[in-house]
Amino acid sequence: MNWDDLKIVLAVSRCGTMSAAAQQLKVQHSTVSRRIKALEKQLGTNIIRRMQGRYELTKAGNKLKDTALRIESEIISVDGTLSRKDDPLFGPLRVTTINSMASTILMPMFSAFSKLHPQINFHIMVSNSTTSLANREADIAIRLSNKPPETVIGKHVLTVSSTVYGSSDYINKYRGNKDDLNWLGVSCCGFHKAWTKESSDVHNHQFNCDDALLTVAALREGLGVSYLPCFIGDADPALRRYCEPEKRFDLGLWVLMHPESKSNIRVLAFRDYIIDAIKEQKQLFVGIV
Amino acid sequence: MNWDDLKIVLAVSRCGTMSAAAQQLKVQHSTVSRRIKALEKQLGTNIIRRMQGRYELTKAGNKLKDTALRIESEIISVDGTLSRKDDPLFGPLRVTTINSMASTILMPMFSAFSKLHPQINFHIMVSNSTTSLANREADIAIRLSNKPPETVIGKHVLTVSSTVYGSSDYINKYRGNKDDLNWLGVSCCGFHKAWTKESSDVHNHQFNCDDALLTVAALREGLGVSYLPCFIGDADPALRRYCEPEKRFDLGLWVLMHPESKSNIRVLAFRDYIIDAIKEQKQLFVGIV
DNA sequence: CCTCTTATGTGCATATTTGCACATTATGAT
DNA sequence: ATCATAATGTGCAAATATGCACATAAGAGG
Repeated sequence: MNWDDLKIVLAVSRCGTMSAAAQQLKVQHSTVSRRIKALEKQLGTNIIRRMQGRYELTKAGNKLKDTALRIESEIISVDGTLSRKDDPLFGPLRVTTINSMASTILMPMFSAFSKLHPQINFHIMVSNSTTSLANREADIAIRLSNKPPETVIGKHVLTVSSTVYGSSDYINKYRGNKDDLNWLGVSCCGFHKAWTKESSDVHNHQFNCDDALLTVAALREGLGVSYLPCFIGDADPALRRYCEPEKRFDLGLWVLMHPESKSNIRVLAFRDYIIDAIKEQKQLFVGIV
Repeated sequence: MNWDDLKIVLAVSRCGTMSAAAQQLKVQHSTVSRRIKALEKQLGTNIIRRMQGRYELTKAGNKLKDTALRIESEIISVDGTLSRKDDPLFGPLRVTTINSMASTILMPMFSAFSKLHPQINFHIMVSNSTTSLANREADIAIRLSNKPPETVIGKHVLTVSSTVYGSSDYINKYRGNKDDLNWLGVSCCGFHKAWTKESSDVHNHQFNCDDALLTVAALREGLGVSYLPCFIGDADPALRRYCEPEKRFDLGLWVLMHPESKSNIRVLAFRDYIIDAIKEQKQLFVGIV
């Protein structure tokens, strides 16, 4: 048996569909489908079965999943104990953050760091969840939050303002009609989600986005309003503020790392670098207040 | 990390060379070399280092090996608990036995069974150890023994005679000079090893073989004498008996299987088949007594 | 029941891995 | 030191795995 096939079983188990599992594993859904089929044939037993549009594991599949969980735990554990090459700035470095920061303000900083250290294999992963750190899928997480997890080492770098944005036309049209505003549904950030819930009467949004860049695009289309950090909203000439920022809508920009990484020279080097770089470009983040 | 890479690490650890590891894994040595190199690059640390012509593991490599051992154990365990498809004669069947039987008398029987059941993936593994069963690397073991392990289900099929053999020339030269006989060292079978120890004054043999076919080849070269089962010794026209078989040199031919396999239709089917086939060809095994 | 969205299956092209053959290096025996 | 053998490294071809695009199937909502 190819031991790596158990990763596939585990992913399908966790995600419930092959498409979602494929996404998590960063492969095509067809690859997942074929790998599962091949494994079933090799083992001579079924692993998954379809129940109401989702896959659940058979008895054999569950046994394999349990085995895969223990193996995954072993891999995570040993991976954490390996000390890399004597050259501290050699090997992989995985950073996770939200797309709206990664693909805009942060990318020039990432690029500069990568050019400084060509022997570091730099990985940027779009995620809004700190489970990436806990699962050791990432070395550093850059997050907007007011309540960073206590299980990681966090550095509060600066404070970011947020307020409500819409397209210029939309804001002009609805400026006086607060009750008629159409709120976009968001799930990109717990705080934005909660503030949206406070501000909006409806709980079932007609238009939903799970990523800030999607939200920006939707706002530009005049589909409604939504909370955005000012450094994102102000940067887009097609968007306007619906109201001015309030202190209670501030968010902290945190650089997080797993405690076990504190002896990892490469991770520390990047952490120090990115904190300094963000501070130097502070004006890009805090917006006009 | 590709979890299957740990198989490579484990194999290199066990075998000491990439060539030997490749043999065990049934791949090319170049594949092993590349996989190790790629893994070292991916992890950013060395896994193996060369010491006097053999590979030993680095600290990181040992950690990976230990992890791989635990994973292997998990895989073996779960594999043993999976119940295969309803089609009982479908899937893999792994048989282990000594080379001298497998490549001669037993092969026609194996071949006939395989042709009867083309959908069974038949695997013959040369081994003289019942740990193959315990580790679930094999479903059936065919052994020469007078003390089969109690942890497996064994069927004594017939009794095989053994005695001392040498080349015709060697036997002629040393017939009267028992004290001058040169005994080959053997480790292929515990009984042969023990009997050799009894019969020979020396404990450090100048020429040693760990496989009966090697022993046969060495005897043909006139290198000395050794215990062999009669069905092997008598089958080679270049060899002669040094003395006649004695009952205390009889060995039982056992067909063994793991208790957990007794509900495995495929294993049972083969077990019944091979027992009958051996009985039908009894004369090939017992030799002239 | 219909429509739209999401998920899966499959043929073919592409990418990656492995096998093979050969060159190079290392080791052991003389 | 030399020679033979075994092990490793590498270029290229072959085999295999995966991606991609599209067709089909399934599920959810109206």
